[in-house]
Amino acid sequence: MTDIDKIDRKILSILQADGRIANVELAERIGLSPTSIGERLKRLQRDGFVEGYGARLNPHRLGLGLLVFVEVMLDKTTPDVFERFAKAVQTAPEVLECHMVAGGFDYLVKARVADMTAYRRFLGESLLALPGVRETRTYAVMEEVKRDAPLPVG
Amino acid sequence: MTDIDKIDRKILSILQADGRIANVELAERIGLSPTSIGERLKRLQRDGFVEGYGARLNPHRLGLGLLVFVEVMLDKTTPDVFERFAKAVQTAPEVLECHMVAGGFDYLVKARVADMTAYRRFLGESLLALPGVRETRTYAVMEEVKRDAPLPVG
DNA sequence: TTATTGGCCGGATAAATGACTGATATTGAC
DNA sequence: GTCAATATCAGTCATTTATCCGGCCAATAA
Repeated sequence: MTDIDKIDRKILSILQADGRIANVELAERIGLSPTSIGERLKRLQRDGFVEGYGARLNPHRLGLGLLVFVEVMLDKTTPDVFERFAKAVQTAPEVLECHMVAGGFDYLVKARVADMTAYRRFLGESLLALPGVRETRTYAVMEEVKRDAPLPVG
Repeated sequence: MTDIDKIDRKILSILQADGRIANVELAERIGLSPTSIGERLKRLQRDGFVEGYGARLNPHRLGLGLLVFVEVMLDKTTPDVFERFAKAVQTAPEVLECHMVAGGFDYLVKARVADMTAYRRFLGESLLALPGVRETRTYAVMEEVKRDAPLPVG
């Protein structure tokens, strides 16, 4: 149920890189029969190791050339600021990730927008418009050194 | 070559959520024939909108329970510190993302490890071992509010 | 008008898939 | 060593899928 062997890890590793690989090819790359691989993959999906499959899109090609990270500090006066902020973040399409962190600020937001103009609009109309947001610090990404790396399963 | 219409965006949107969807189902969800969808998708891949497909894995299930962000400041004394750091980051499996940012520090690193013990090892043996690393600030994620959101293609 | 281009469609073929079967290791407990 | 449980394998078969091909239609340009 929760244990996973070397072959499973290999399956996951290959599937991370190519989620659309055919079962037969996956099988012969690993050196087992397609039946076994199919059963293993089914189990991996049932047990929650594989949550789904998705296409990797090129953000720049889609006009989302600017990646920004925003540190957000909240007013801890009202008790439900955290919930309300978390909820609002879910609906904002620009926000790709949002994490509550321990340290100097409360939330770290990762967002993608077209350019600086779009970012200023997003900041003003989405982030700062939220109640309880006391302060934000923006870091614009100049160069994406490493992006979308696979999880280390091996 | 570079233009993209509403149907294309719909294709990309669906494929982001389910990268393994069959062409026929994709076609009937959109309302076109499988042939057309196939041709469009082929074009989208050829023109670089779709870079690939991948399985979405559950990091917690794989024993990677701790997500951390690390702000890294470099010594700008040697001219090639940036290149060397960027290169080293590529080979570190714990590092999922690394971005050069404008602002108070130089690099923002996103990494996944098993726990705090593993993180301390990673910090000491990987990050701080790199020449030119002057200072780091670590932010451990307490709660992942939003994770792996799709790019806003619509 | 005529030709051309691009997008869409439907048919046909070859491949892959999923679901089953039964046989054969391999493993671990007793 | 024996036994049961598990995993793998090969094989079959119906179904689904991807892809190629030719033809259709509308918009555009000559």
